[in-house]
Amino acid sequence: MRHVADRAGVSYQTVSRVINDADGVAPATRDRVLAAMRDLNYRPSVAARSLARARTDTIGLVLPFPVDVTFANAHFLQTIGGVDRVVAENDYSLLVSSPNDEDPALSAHRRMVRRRAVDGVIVEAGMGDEGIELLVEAGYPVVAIGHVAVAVPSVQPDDESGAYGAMQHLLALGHRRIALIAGNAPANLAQQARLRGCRRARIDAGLPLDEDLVATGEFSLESGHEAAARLFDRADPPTAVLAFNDAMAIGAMRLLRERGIDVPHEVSVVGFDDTPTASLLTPSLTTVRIFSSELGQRAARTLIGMLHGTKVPPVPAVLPSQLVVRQSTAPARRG
Amino acid sequence: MRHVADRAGVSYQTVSRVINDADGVAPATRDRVLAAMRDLNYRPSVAARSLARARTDTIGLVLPFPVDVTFANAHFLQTIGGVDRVVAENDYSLLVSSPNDEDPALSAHRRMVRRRAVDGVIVEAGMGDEGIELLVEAGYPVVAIGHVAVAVPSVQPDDESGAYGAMQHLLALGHRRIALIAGNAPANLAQQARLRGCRRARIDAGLPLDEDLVATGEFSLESGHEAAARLFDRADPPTAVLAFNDAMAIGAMRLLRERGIDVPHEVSVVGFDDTPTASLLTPSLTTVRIFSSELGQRAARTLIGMLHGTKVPPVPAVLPSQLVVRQSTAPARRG
DNA sequence: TGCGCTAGCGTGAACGGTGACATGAAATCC
DNA sequence: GGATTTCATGTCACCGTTCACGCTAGCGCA
Repeated sequence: MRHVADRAGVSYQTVSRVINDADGVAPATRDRVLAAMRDLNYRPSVAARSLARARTDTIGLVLPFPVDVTFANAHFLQTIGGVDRVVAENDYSLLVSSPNDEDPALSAHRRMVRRRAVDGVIVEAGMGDEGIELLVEAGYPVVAIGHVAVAVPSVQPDDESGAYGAMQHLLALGHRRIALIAGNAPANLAQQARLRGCRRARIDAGLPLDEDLVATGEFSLESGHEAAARLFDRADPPTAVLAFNDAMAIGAMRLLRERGIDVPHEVSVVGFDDTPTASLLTPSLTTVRIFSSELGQRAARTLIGMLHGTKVPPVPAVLPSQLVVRQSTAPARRG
Repeated sequence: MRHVADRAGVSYQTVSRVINDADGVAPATRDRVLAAMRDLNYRPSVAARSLARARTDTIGLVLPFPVDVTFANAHFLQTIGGVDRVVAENDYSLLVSSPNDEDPALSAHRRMVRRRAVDGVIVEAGMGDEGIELLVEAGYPVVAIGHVAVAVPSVQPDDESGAYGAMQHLLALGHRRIALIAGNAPANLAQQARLRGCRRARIDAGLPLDEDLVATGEFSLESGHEAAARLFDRADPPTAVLAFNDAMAIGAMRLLRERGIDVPHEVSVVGFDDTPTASLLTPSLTTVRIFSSELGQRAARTLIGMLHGTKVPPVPAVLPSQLVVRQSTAPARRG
């Protein structure tokens, strides 16, 4: 195939030079080569190139869940959107690997390791760190998105102060009985950070965290609905709900509407993530914005930097989060 | 690297045989080789392998929009979920390419073509067929998901009879003034098929299609909301709405709720896609199920079949669609 | 005993590029 | 005007695998 190219032109290795537009090629020959390439509709083979150069210009992306469930989560959606954008800009390709049913925890990582087809890997945290260790052991540069315990560079939102701000906001509005709809994976570090933030805000206000007002869900709208049902079935229901993502907050709002409880005048609701729909609801949702897309972009940029030789210390880069106050929160009623 | 392996064992090409578990290897040697591979923590190089075998065991996926917007659409989400599953099952990798801002129509295809890194490509239809032609010219096996005019194998839902069924259902309930919330790309073939279905149902009932009751949106919840606003601002609002996807139907329902119009007793609403949320709404949404995930699975299986040498004629495989009647439709009021 | 067959393994040549170095011609220098 | 530098191009080895052979030893069989 290369032979064809230089038959059209004159030489051989020169073609390679042209392709990699190295200097030291006369404009005239370059043009001839380019023309020949076009005529023969020649495309270089990545396989051969990556064999010779020992790199693939491809970045792996390991998802925590199958594609359809991962992307059903607005936060992940935005994050990966950010990754995608940066990857494309820098002319890398994106190879995705998602877990299969048999071995949700590790199969995606394993598949990525087995075929040595990527230069580096971006991992969505959240399913334990074993898989990440696997990748690191296999010698891949790895950047994690989210909270990880392993020593790899990572980018993460400031969950703790996000939660702190949200809780503080509710406290400032006079709420005292504040329910949490948290995640159902206590080991999850993001979860822990958020709980820490909530706890700290309450301590700073001189109040303990009301442990039995902590319900859990699995980040879907439905689970938020169910969790809220449990909370509002109680004899002494909360006056405010802080959910650990927007979907669950929306689920809670739906339950409240069904029960005829007014948001925000009877109960305030706060979400987490600031997904696009949050602002479109009625009432629009007060929520903690965590800049998901930026998270992904930053991760991708970091990894690409590493591939270009930049040394990145294995510490998390923390992106600030920010409380967005909208209509779903209001002062607590007297009484 | 291979040298290391056979140093540990005894031979050289035998290692290759072991890796591809070809026969003609004594169990004893095989074990020794495997042990050596493990000891040296050896992983074969995809690059070299694909160079030698002239295939990459990777399937390309060309998305119509950037990752974050593509997957925000529940239909695409499910579809790609199906693709992902089958691809993983068959031990292929998935390389995704999405368009950039400068050249939305073709950049994703081009990028896929340029680097010759995949064995075949799955394309989501909907952004014109030029890109697909590009891929075909470059010699890739291509399977399209959705309606295409190019001569490549494709899988598509039966949009026409889906729409027919939905329209018929509304007509049977006694509705006459039935509004459509269609897409805003008249050239889109899926769109045309659905319109055809609607029109046919009305003709079969002896009624023409009411052209000025056709609003358009861009398949988001908000656009459905806006389209519905236009429809119900009219002096003679419709008694039923048929939206071309669930998101727009939900947007329409939201508008109706805001205006205090009861669904289904005053106005019936029908969606398209049967997304997971459709069944969770109150009232739950009557909608046309199009088996998105199956669509994706089928496409992936078809492509993999082609890669294994199966000849597939360049005709669409049509998956039946099916009307799911739930609570959002009711008989038209008298008068 | 001699022959052919087969199972098991090794050999050499691709696959399609890249990178280091060598070469030759033209341009520059003294 | 010869020596030296510079620019443009060619040569060669190698990246890590697979594939099509070829070789060898052991076995069965006449």
